[in-house]
Amino acid sequence: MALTDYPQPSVTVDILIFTIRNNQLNVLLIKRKISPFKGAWAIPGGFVRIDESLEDAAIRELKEETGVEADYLEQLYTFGDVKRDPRGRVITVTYFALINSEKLKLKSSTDASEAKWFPIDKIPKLAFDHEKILKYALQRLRWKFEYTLVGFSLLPKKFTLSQLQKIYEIVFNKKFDKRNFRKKILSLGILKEEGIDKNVSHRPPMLYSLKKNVKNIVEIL
Amino acid sequence: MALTDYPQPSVTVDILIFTIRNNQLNVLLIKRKISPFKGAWAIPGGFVRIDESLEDAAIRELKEETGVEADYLEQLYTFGDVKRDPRGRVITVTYFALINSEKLKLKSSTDASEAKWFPIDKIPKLAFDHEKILKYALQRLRWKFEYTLVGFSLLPKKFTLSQLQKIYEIVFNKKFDKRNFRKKILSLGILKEEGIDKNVSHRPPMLYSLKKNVKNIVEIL
DNA sequence: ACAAAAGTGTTGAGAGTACACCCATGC
DNA sequence: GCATGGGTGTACTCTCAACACTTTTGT
Repeated sequence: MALTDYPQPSVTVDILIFTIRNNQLNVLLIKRKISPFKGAWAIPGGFVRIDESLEDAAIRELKEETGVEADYLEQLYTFGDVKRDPRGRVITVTYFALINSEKLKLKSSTDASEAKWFPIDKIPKLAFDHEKILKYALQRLRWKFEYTLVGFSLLPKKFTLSQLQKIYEIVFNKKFDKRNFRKKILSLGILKEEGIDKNVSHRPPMLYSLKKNVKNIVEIL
Repeated sequence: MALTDYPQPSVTVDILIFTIRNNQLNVLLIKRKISPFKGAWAIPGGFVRIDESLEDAAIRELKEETGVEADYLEQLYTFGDVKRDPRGRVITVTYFALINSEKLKLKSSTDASEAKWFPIDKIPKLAFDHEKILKYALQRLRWKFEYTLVGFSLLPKKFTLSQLQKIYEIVFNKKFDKRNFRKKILSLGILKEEGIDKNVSHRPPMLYSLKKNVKNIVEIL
């Protein structure tokens, strides 16, 4: 049986690019220039090339849209309903990426393309089944923050505990108790002290970094 | 831009079918009759038809192999490395299914096809990247048992706490303390008493069923 | 009476949660 | 001296883990 005995569906990779801007969780959307859904906002993506892996496709799309590399990248889910794209059978493998807000300053909305950051509580109506996809991505994002160390990928190498707490508060959209938060994080034994940051106009905070070899560890916050 | 401007990869759905047989966790494998990997064991699967969703394809494959419907079915991951199939570019969307051992008695190895159950500690060498896929599936399976109620889908409607505990012990390959296990399960408040099973030659156990509307609840065992 | 599985409680340790004040610096 | 975030401890509750014997039935 040859591989091409069946009509082939098209395969795209869509990527949910999250970052933190203005103390809010943001996702990158693009404005569609062609039909269907012309003028609507959509999750960026494109066809998988025949000679690149799915992850490579995601990395490429990400770079095309933002000019930077992801600080965290993970496959999310594959959506393949028959009628999700009115043009024909399109299966989309979705990824989600986290980008450190530091990098973002290098290139935020360069490129004349119609890409824009949206705070996740101000999402416009989206093309295709992209609302469903985004909802799913947010769920997974929060889950990941709760049980793993992905949150650290949104921070610079050296950071303060307050910065870390801020990230968690933004992602979960609620406040945490400062003492409990610090106790919890420090008790994990994953941080290394990196000296004191003097460049502040208040009591100077301790800087921390993630110890080597603690990525991928499962945490329970 | 037309959908077919790019060369299309092929898309298959592979399905990891798990059940419990002889007090062991088993997975269904098929013997390949064609090259490549002719004669090797592989995870069952096939091409996605142009007019069926991914999940429908998984359900169809499952029925073709076992003759029954899944008691639990979930998308696992999509594997798309460029060279994972020597014949060409093949992207596979994997699913995992749980089948209640009761049904299995109805049709276990009918069909002259070369499908066979393998205890997960006696897996032969597999075709393609299927070892990686199986390993990933087992990880996910255990995770699901730990945090959700999927384990119940391997039991009949009415079951005893000992049966439930047995399932967990098989999946995790370790013993649990009977008192703690029962305390934990009962404290979840998800079980309904269904009377006593008299057909045993020892002290008759209480039968339980899952309360309505408690599927999909996240549990922490 | 014996085999076989069902059923049952307590204790100690660790984790999570709630809660309010002083500290170090720049200006 | 005041504004700004940084930093700290205790007490209560709840969950988890360890641990052994009695009960009910069929044969």
